[in-house]
Amino acid sequence: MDISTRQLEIITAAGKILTTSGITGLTTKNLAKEMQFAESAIYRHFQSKEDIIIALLNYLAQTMDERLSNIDDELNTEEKFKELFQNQFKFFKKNPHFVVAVFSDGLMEESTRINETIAKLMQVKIKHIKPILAKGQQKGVFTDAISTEELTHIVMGTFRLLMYKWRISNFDFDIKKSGDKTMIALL
Amino acid sequence: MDISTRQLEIITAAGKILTTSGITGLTTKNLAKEMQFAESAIYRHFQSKEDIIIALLNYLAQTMDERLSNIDDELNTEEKFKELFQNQFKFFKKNPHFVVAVFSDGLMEESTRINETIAKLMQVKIKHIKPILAKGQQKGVFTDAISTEELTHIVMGTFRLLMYKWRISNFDFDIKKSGDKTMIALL
DNA sequence: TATTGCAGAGTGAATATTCACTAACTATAT
DNA sequence: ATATAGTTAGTGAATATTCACTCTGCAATA
Repeated sequence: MDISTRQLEIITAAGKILTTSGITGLTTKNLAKEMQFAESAIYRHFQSKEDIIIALLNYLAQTMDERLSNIDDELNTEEKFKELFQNQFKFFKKNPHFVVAVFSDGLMEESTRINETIAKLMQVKIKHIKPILAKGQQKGVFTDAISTEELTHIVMGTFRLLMYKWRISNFDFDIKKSGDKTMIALL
Repeated sequence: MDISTRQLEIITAAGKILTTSGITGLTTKNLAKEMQFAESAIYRHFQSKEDIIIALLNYLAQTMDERLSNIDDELNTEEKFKELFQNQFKFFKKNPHFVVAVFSDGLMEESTRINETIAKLMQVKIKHIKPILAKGQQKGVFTDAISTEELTHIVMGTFRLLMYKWRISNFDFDIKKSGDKTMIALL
């Protein structure tokens, strides 16, 4: 499951291409150009293009899991909620090429392996968000007029759309600032 | 801006392919197979593949605008809100091939024309939703603790994610029922 | 009425280009 | 000397698009 420096560089380049030109832009040729070496060199580091996409998604799932697991357990619900999203925004601000993680729908292909990996990534996100919201509902921070599922749905939908807008605006606004504002609105 | 019967058939077929196999599945070959005629016949009706995608998005923007403009102006805010979304759900239930409209993120190509058309489609949606929410805030149906922009954002994000889930579940649940539930949760 | 001609909508084959991927060679660093 | 990481120069398959041609129905005309 571990990844070499060069492999990380390649999946970063792949993420960059994906966020700017979508799945149709992610060709071995473009990838090689981005890496500034020949197409064939890619295959020194990965067996296939599919493997690159899967490595990209796995890397995102792994780092996200690590990052979100590090949130201080002592914090109260509201603080945790803020911390979780600020953490995400900070990460994406620093690594805009990986915005693809949020809207990885575009990758939807016939490849079963890719779809499974996307599902796993989704699960990691839910794993971290849902318990926080559930506790928040218990403590009265959020309405319990609706189920935790509905609430998770609303929160994630809002987050995704924000990221989408950020991307189509060419990362033109400050995602951390905007994100904070949206999160406070949600609260 | 008007479209022939055959052109409508073709963009419907394109939508069908897009929702089932994504942008990579949308090839002239697949399109021809879906239409049950030769690849070359496509070019009797459109100048290029790009033109087909743009026609598809334009058609959606146009019909959506018409549909949503027809909402009875006499209704109160809450009813209008419900009516607007039920209208959308009904349309997509009837024409699932066009779900692509909602999550058109996947289309992100290098093509400036396509990106512009997507932006236009987005604007049409906002044009209809925002005034309803603004009035709702005035009348106390929604919180005015947050700006109308934020509220619009949350509502649209929630809606989009629902559509996305519907699609990846292979249109397995009743979008009208689920949509109604989500809407009431939002209210 | 029969003939002509023409436009719309199709065909299969051919085009150039792009795709993912491979084989064989080469420089360099340990 | 050998492993590593790059190169150049290919491969066959798929892609979007164009080609010359055909069929069909209809309207003008002789």
